[in-house]
Amino acid sequence: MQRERIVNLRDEAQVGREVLVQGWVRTFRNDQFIALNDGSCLANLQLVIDRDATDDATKKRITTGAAIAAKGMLEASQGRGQATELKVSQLEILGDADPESFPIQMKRHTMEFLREKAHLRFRTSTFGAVFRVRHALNYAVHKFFTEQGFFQMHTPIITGSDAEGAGEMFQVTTMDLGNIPKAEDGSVDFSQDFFGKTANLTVSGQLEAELGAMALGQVYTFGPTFRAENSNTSRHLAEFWMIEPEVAFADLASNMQLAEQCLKFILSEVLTSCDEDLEFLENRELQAEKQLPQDQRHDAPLRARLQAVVDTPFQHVTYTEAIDLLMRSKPYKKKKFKYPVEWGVDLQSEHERWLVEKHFNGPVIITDYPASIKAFYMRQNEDGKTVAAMDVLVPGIGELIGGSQREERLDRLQAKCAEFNIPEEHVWWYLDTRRFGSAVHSGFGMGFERLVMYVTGMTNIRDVIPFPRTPQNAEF
RNA sequence: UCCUCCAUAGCUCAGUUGGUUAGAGCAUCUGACUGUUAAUCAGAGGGUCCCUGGUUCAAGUCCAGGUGGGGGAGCCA
Repeated sequence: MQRERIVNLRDEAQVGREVLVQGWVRTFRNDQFIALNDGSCLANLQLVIDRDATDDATKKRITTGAAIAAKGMLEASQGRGQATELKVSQLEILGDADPESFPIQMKRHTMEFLREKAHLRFRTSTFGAVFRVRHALNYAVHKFFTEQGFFQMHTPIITGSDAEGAGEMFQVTTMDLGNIPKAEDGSVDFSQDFFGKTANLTVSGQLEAELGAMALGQVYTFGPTFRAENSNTSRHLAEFWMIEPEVAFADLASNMQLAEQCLKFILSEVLTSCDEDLEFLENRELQAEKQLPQDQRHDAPLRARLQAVVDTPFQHVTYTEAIDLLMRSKPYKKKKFKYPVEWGVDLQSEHERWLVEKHFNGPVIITDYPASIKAFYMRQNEDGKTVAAMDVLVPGIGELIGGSQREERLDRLQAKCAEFNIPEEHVWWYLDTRRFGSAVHSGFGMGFERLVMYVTGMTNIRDVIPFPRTPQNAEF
């Protein structure tokens, strides 16, 4: 008999069928009612066993966390709280879970505690919901780009390029660290290393994606990226997943349009496919926010906020206008900002938060940043001071998307390389795209975990990836 | 890396100006009950008070250092 998934057994139309289910016990009440979860959905299936016909030894083994198989007739539930229940005729304990030592109890746990039990936290409703939503988001990303005519490109994870400029890199080596080969001048002899040169884990697939876009027209990457920054915040990971579309013949305006369409598509997909999980996460957030002062709570529930993003056009503002708005803001006049506001300095978290949460109160795209605070590959604007860059900011997260129109003019790009101290021989292959059939092109990067945070309402990035990698922590 | 807060039972937390034998709820175990929905009721067991050192007649409590964690900031996605 084939195992059936609980998600398909909750409809009253299924009543009257003989089915087999397998899953993990959430609770066992009254010596009679087993709440069984098999991960297929948030809800449990209620199993009703015959109290008198089941021996005590078996009943003792029906503990929270135990894996069981149950066969029986699906019936309309007599109790409230579920439409169907399984009248069990055959019960098998597949794997015991010692109640004295199984750490996941049917009680509230803190996220911090569950983080230390990351291998078992999937068994909780919250993490089940988060990881089902994470999958749905992953699927929606591929669906969006596929429908838009993009090709996914697998950019290298180990890279020999050291000019990506997006942050500190993890070095990859097979050298014996206790006996590192040295050259005559005492420096490390990387010619004896696996690749015959230094190699690192990628911090971005963008430069390679540009090469693909300059032939396939529109490509996207969706893979792991690695940053060795010593960042200890609730929004940073050393290993995270990033989505990076790159489009030939597209300027900054169409790049912004793509970002907005992409985000709206993804959100509307999960709003329909993950409603039950999102409802649960919405209530979880409401519960958590009860302990916060009024001004730190969201002014609308989770799903309403996401729906509003889908329904409302994104706001646009240039960096220069944003600086102007900030200088005329209340917190600026009352000297509440810790960091200075003036043209040329990067916007700080407090500034972004005021703009996105107080002034615009919704997603906002900031464009045309000063060249000095942005990467070398961004296209110089006609004013000579700014570049064609854009950041999409969302409430609660800050920067969700960062992108730009790329510098397609060889001479300008070469000048930028000199300015940023990037030797041309390190990026010769990148410069070649500007030598042979160069064209206007644009792209952006979206941090996948930040997207998952935004959609699930989770406030710590460590709780939206199964096994977070952060400084001093690579458990599991 | 910086600022700040925290560390007491399996979990979440109380523990007064330093003073006998360190408490509660939940969980667990035992029993009762039996159509429950975080079931209910009665009882029981459960502690290296994070570590090291110091002050004191006396330290869970005060001091110093360390370790681990939360929140915020920087860097960024």
